[in-house]
Amino acid sequence: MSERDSDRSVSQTVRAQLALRDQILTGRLRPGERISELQAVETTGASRTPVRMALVRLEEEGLLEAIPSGGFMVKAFSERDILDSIEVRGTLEGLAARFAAERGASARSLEPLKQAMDDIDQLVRQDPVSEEAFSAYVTLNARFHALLTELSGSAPLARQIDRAAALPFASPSGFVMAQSKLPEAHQILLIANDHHHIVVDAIENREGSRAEAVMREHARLAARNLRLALRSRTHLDLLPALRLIQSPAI
Amino acid sequence: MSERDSDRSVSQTVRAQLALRDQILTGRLRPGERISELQAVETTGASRTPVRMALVRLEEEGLLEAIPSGGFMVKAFSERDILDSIEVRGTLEGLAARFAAERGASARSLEPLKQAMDDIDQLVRQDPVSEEAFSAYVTLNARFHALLTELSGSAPLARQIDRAAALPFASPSGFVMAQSKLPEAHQILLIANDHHHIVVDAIENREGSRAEAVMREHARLAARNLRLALRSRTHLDLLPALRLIQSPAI
DNA sequence: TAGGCACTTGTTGTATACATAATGAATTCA
DNA sequence: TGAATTCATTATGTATACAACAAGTGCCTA
Repeated sequence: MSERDSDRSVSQTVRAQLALRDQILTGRLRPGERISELQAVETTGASRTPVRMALVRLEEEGLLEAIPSGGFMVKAFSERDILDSIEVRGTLEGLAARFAAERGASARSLEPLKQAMDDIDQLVRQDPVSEEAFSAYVTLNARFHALLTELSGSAPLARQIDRAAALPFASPSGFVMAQSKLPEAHQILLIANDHHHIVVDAIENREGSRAEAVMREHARLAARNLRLALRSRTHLDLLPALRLIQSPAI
Repeated sequence: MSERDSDRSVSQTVRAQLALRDQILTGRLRPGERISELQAVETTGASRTPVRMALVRLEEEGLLEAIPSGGFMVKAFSERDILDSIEVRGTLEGLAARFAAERGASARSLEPLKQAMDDIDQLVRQDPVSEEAFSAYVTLNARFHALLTELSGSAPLARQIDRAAALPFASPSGFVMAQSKLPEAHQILLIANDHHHIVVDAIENREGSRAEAVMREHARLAARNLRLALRSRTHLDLLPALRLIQSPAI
């Protein structure tokens, strides 16, 4: 019925949700802008019912805000909001690291984590790092964090972390690339990699408090990276990136 | 159209959400049970569209789980899940206390918090405490925690706390009452009240780390209370209470 | 000319109809 | 008698029609 009816296996609701999230994160829908259901119907190809379901999901996800008189608008985040989100994520990931350490992650279950860590090792050793290396880092870093969350062995915690997910390197569109031009960003990656090593070491040695403290400090690197970005680009350009940073589960 | 069309100011979606949440929390819908949309239509009085919206919201809230083949079922929680949820909440509230301390909550903004604390003081001083006092404690304690969250001055954090809200004393139906028979429960309340005092003192003195540490320990009282309940009642009886503890934003 | 009122238009909230997929039962065959 | 297959029933996913409401516009009046 619509221009793109590829992948019939995915429900209309999910497709609408993905499409709308994409529009928000790329900045096509701007913060504070009201979302018209009919317009969303046109751009997503789904009908009003699945579009409304997607809107509800995106609201619960935190990307949209309900308007009292009805409908939804794109949520706007301040710089403080983003920094707080990073702190929250760090706190929760710290707890995940503690759980992994205290509940005795087995040597075998630690293997994938160490593998991701080693892969990151290879990347950051380049000097200067290539754009491709940065891009690969984004993927590997996400995997490292996802594995750590899994190692916590706690479904409720994992759920909260997904909700809080403020992935500083998750942007697919230029945010990280812009950073790659700054040598400071490379330094941050080196430090981040070092943190990874310490956390894994702490987990192996069952040092829960140490693992937690390092993970919390680790997240603050994202805040540093953000401030770096804010200094080097205009605020307006960054808005989509800010939402990317806040966006969960991308 | 239906038997109860009271309060027309509330939307059908919200009413369906409240009705379904009530059915889940009171145990009328049991964990693992599939929720039939048509049945929900009958019991809530709303039509399928608002019912479906409510189901989606409840899933995002964490009370329901999507079934791969379609539809939703009531989520089942293990004792470990509940304990982890309590730990997560404590961790986030610890961060809230830290924020309140470090960001300099004014003396004036602390007033409502201290008022709630003083009110709790009055209650726990009774010996033995009455059932009514316990009930009042539930309300006041919820207010104290809500005010503390507000004092953090962080919307993203407040959002996460609402999601994680595992209110050990939030049960309206018997959970706390059963505990009131145990003198141990009164002791826990006395300790909890002491924690409140320490947290407020730490915030006033700008001791962020101290405020955070005490709040985290404070949440563990809920875990103690839960274990107490698990020892004194059968597991089956407790299932609704367990879900109550997990349930957010009641 | 300015303000208010009424109307029109477009929006969202709700209900229902239709299509498709899953589940269960009954019947048939081995 | 047991198992498998087919058919019927019922569930959910989707689309659309209807109703109520809000907002914006234009006209009329003071």
